[in-house]
Amino acid sequence: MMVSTKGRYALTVMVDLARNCGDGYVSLSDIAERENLSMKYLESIISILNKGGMLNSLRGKNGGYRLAREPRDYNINEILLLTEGTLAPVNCIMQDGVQCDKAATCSTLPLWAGLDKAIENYLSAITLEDIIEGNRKKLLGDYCESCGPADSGN
Amino acid sequence: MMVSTKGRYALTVMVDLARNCGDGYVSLSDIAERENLSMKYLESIISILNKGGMLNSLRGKNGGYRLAREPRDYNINEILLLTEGTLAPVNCIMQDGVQCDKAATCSTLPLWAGLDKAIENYLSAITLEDIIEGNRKKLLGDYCESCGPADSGN
DNA sequence: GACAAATCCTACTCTTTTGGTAGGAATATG
DNA sequence: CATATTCCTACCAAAAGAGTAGGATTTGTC
Repeated sequence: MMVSTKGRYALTVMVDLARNCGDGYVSLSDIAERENLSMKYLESIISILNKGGMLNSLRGKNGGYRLAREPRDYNINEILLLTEGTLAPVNCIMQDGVQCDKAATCSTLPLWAGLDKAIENYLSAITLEDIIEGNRKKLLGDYCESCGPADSGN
Repeated sequence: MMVSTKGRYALTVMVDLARNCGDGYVSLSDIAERENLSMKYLESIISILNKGGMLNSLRGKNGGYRLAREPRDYNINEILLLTEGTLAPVNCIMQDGVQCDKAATCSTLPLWAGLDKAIENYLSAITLEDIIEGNRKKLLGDYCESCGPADSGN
């Protein structure tokens, strides 16, 4: 599994906030209840998002969190990168440019590099807005069977 | 990390066999030495490949393994799928069609499904032959900076 | 000023996965 | 029959994953 619950729940939280933006600050307990997830666990996850500048927070009564930008201005790659640390499919792809000592002669490395790029490419093209709007064409691309002209709306 | 050493080493073994095909059976100790990997560990990995019908094997002296098909007839997706069990980026994407009970209303599921497809799509299009030939255009696609006309050969 | 509701922070823990190792049985060749 | 090989089962230590626990701090309201 490339993405753990940490990244998955982080995205869930971001989507939840995107849906409820404009209503001031949203408390974590509300999110946890709506999404049916452990509030204590979400706490540690939302803290990463907050420190990473994805959110604004307010302590105390009526406090909570809200998105720092518009939903369309977040791409999924940055959200997952922040929470997961890396999305590299194998650990011989380093995010900071450091390389395995066999890299120069490794014949499988280009495959992993290509896979890494394919993943990044996909995730970078999707925004939070695409998700809340259920933009199936963009999310599922050519693979989406129900994206034809007969489909309703999106 | 989506792909563990198991899948990575499996691919390394397959590439090694592809490079040395035609020379009869190749012993595991030869592969382990060439690739500088633990023979004992490779044993457990090559056993998966063998049982999955990817290889032919011969016991006893002068025995070993060889590819069951031509390098061009293996795609990377099937090799990794066999050794890793699944390549799904999150565990809410089930390979056997079983779904999470929230699937119908989950707004993030299409993203994970799309990512899963993007990965499968990439890996299915690459063959063992592409790797041994170092087909950078196919492996790295549009992201390959050295694939331009100025590049040598491929 | 007390209280309640919220974020913030540190530490702990249980389970599963990963990445192997060890030892020997079965089999084919010379 | 000796040797080189695959095959098979079991074991193990370290790391990662998935949370829990408990409390300190801050802020709005009565």
